[in-house]
Amino acid sequence: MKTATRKEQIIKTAAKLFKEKGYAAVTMRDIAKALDIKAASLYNHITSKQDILKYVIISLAEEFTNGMNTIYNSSESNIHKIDQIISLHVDIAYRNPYQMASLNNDWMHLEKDVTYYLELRDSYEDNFRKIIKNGIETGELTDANPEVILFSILSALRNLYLWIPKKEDVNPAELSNNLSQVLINGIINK
Amino acid sequence: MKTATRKEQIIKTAAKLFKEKGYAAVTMRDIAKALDIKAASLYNHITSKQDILKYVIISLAEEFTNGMNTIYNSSESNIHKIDQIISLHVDIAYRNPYQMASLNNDWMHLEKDVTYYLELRDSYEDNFRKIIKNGIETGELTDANPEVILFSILSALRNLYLWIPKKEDVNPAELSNNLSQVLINGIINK
DNA sequence: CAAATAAACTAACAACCGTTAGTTTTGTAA
DNA sequence: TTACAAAACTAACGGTTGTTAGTTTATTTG
Repeated sequence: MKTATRKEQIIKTAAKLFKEKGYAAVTMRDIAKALDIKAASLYNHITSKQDILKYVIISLAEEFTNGMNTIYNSSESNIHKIDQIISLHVDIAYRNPYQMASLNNDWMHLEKDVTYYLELRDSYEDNFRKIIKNGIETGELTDANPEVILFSILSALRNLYLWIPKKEDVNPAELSNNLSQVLINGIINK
Repeated sequence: MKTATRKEQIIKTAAKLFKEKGYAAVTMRDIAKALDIKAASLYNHITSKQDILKYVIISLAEEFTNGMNTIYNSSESNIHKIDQIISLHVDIAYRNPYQMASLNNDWMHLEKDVTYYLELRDSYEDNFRKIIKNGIETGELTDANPEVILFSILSALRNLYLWIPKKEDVNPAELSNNLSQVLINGIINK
């Protein structure tokens, strides 16, 4: 087990604070205080506040896009691909409960990198949309509005970070199964 | 049709900016500039920046809680109650696309009123949870994890504000129907 | 031990923040 | 036209922001 570098500690601490109050409301002095050092000392490890946000968000966004590409290019059924997307989100949210907040709520404060972030997000959503539309065409999925399907599933998955920390006892595999059941099979008892 | 007071214009303009960048990143000078006046002039109409946030969030939160109370206390089936909750969210999100962002993302910046906000939110969620649990007991709903059901539906509904502005052509009733179909019946073609 | 490097510190900066005080302009009613 | 109120303005305040410069302390390496 590699010990965390000081830079990694700073980023993790910052992400925790960003989740609580958002990027703009967290000051460099807040981050420093949480690490029991002075704000100026942070600059021995990072180049700017903006730099911290970039590290928090971009690595996560790339992980989602890479995971989606692998799933999209596999030769499984579309239903199974959706199952795998759910697992991807649960897994990443479990490992990065703080960063997920910034990914969802603070991406617009990425100054130089906001374009790259939006490219990653669009690519991700396009692949998901194609899986859903293909699933409807093959008859695997009901002929509902594909945008409503995409949006409903994606909203639930993107908000997992708000919910996972409350349930320390639930394990990721079980949560993935429960989510698949609800999101794919619905909740009505037929 | 009543013409909007200056205070209402300020709140609406502020909410629009809050949606784009979040409460903390929007300055009084930003709000004033969007209205083509000077920041100091805002104070002829509102008492503080905090006051604006309170007006944006609390009225909406009360509308949700009141709507939920009406639905909860009705004598319809639990499935029908869930349908009505979906319609409630679509209706409010349609009429308040900007304020919804602050309700979701900026409530923690309510200084004096954060406790009241959390009471409203907890009350809302508790009623929703009871409807779901009751639906499972009566056999209307499948015996899935009630927290997963609650969380999945609530996440989709709370994120409607991100999605509605893109779809000017969809009408609220149709969107409610599509959402009910997806969230209640699921997406698999049985 | 000596030298070099990493990582903390103090002090300060220019810019920006929410807000106030006091004044001027604008619109309306008598 | 005069009088009044509403709503804008200018100027400035004390505090906070991200960041830099220069220095000291702690740790690692030869």
